[in-house]
Amino acid sequence: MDKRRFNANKEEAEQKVERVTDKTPAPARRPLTLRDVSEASGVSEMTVSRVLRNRGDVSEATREKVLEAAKRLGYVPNKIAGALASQRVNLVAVIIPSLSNMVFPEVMTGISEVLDETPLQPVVGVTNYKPGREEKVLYEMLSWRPSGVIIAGLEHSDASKAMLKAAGIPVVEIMDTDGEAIDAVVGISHRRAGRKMAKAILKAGYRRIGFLGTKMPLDHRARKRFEGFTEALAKEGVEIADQEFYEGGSALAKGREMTETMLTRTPDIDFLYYSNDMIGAGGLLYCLDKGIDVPNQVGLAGFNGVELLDGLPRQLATMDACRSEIGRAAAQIIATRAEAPEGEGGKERIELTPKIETGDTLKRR
Amino acid sequence: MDKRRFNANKEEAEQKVERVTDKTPAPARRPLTLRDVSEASGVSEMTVSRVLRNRGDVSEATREKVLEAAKRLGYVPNKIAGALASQRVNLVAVIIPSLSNMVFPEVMTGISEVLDETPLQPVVGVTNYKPGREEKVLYEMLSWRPSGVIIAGLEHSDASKAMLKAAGIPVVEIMDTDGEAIDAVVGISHRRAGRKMAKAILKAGYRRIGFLGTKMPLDHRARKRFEGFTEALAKEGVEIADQEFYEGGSALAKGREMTETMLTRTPDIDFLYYSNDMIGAGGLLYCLDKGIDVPNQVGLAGFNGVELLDGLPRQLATMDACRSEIGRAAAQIIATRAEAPEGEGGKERIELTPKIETGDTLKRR
DNA sequence: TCGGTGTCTGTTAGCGCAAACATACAGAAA
DNA sequence: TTTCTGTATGTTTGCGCTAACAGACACCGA
Repeated sequence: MDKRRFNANKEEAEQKVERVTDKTPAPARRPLTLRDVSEASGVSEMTVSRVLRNRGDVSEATREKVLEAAKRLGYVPNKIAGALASQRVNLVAVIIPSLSNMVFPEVMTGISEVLDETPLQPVVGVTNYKPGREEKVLYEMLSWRPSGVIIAGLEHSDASKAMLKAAGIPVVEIMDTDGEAIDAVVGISHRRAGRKMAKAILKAGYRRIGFLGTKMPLDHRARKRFEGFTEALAKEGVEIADQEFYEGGSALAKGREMTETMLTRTPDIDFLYYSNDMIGAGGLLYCLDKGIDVPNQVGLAGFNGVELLDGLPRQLATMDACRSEIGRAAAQIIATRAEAPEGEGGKERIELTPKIETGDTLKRR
Repeated sequence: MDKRRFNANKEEAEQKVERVTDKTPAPARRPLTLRDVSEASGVSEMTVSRVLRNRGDVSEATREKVLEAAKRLGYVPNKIAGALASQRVNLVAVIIPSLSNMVFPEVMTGISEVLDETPLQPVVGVTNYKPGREEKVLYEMLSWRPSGVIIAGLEHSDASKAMLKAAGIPVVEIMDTDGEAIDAVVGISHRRAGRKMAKAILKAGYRRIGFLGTKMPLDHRARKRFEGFTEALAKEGVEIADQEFYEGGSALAKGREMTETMLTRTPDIDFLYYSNDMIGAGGLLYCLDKGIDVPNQVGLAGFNGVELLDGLPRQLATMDACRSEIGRAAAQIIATRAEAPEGEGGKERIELTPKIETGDTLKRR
């Protein structure tokens, strides 16, 4: 009333009336609670709760009465209250760096496949490869008291690690196994993957090898692949002949550009190793455009094994990162531990082995 | 004591001792609560709560004491309890059909950009284009009592619509404006987009036009584009010369296959309209492989304007679907209404206008 | 001196639900 | 008959937090 009067001092008295009548028809309904359903069906709240959760014995007659009332009212249980009362929150926090590069959506698919069979539900948080954001996202997630955390990578800020340890819930670090885990790990060794590819390239007879990738201060997995790669080359007395890094933009286009740059700058290059398939595909398209003989004049390889590659004019050599398997295995660990008697199991470590797919861009011998 | 005694009657007395000592070293810590912080800092729970939420007046000295204690203990507030007590849940449910096709991640980016400036947080649910799953995901989401819902498309089951209406929270349907909205809408008219492309193609002089797309009983937006497309052609007395649909698999590869199929079956085709850029790109690669003169012998066009296209040998003609703008606008509506005095605003309707990007695969005149 | 006016801190109650513990009652067993 | 089952329902309590209100205290001017 008081506020209204205030406004009325101005010029819009009539208009206001309009607006008010305009609002009145709105339902303005207080959100439904168990009590509403209980009253509508003539049983206690507890019985309604039992029916809706399918727990405990309830006679068929009551069950039907309750379900009918719930449906008629359009009641949706309040999980906030339920979770607080039962001390169980069936959420799994999934923290990943990005959704836009094809790899994490596939991990998510694997996770969902497994969790769909359980009462657990994934909730995604995206960090954009920034440790600061990771910390914030993690904090937000943990404040919902999830049943478990699946988080990409082994590198986290001290604060993040502390939170994960203190949370007292299963934590699965995924994608990477090169490093020390907080709890469980599922992934591949990127260092080993880099080495493996290096060996395959050398074995195929290439010697003037260029590397093209992301600027990777924060992409630890790409860095580890690079390290493993150069290390294995060094063991055979080979050094990277040239390298080129990019940031942002369309990966396919960047792959093209970088390839052009490198082949111009170092014309005797005979192999291009790309840190992901997208830029690899760009490079491949560039080479084909220019009439470069792939794989004889120049060989190419990428990383990830993304589905996209199937549609390219040639099959790019790559290495499957086992994305959906990783998702499935991680989800499985969380699901198992969530059911376990408490403090059960622990520190699982699953290292998957990526396989080279030779495709058409790596000479066979 | 009593229970112990019970078990002791059996044979495992000594083992039990072992097990107990085995468990004892485990932290077995009860999750931290406000009370723990309150005791550690010597103030009331309420004061701790005020400090952690930056609300109300607290002296600098107490504030520091509390923050120190909270950090030292590693306390993370329990949002479940907070939300229940305050009746405010700063979550926005975002319900989309898929994450793996480049379009929704970009919408998500737009949403996040806007929500990052607010206390709101997006939570994603994926339906895989299945109405049944949409219903389930929606129910799950609503049971967390979010502050708003952003949901793709205008077609929902009756149950879903009922839930959305009954929820009493802002609902923004995104991507599509061809149909009746529950509350607010942000999107483009796909029917109009189809018509626009048809007109452009006809104007460029093409007449034997093929359509390639997804099997679309459930992809309503693709269907609407198709309808608009054929309708505009019909107006000029042109009929679709051939059509081909796919399901699943690598879109790029499918684009290739379908293009081959169609050009073989109907060799006099002079234009291929693809329902998305990915299959369009596959078609383009196929044509270039076969030495087909693009755009003179055959013209091509896709839909979406995905970044990927930048790296192709030719620029595929396409139409930008305004994905991140849609995300931003939708999030803005939710954010504004979440702050509004209640029942404020409503039924916003934002129709964006996609622009044709002619690229290199549509003759210019 | 007395309130008055802030500033800071504490107390009480309850959000909506589920765990744990009653209670009621029918039928079976003794 | 009584007692013992078990099934079906209800009651009480509290999850961890915040809104709303209620002190306590210092400081000001009259």
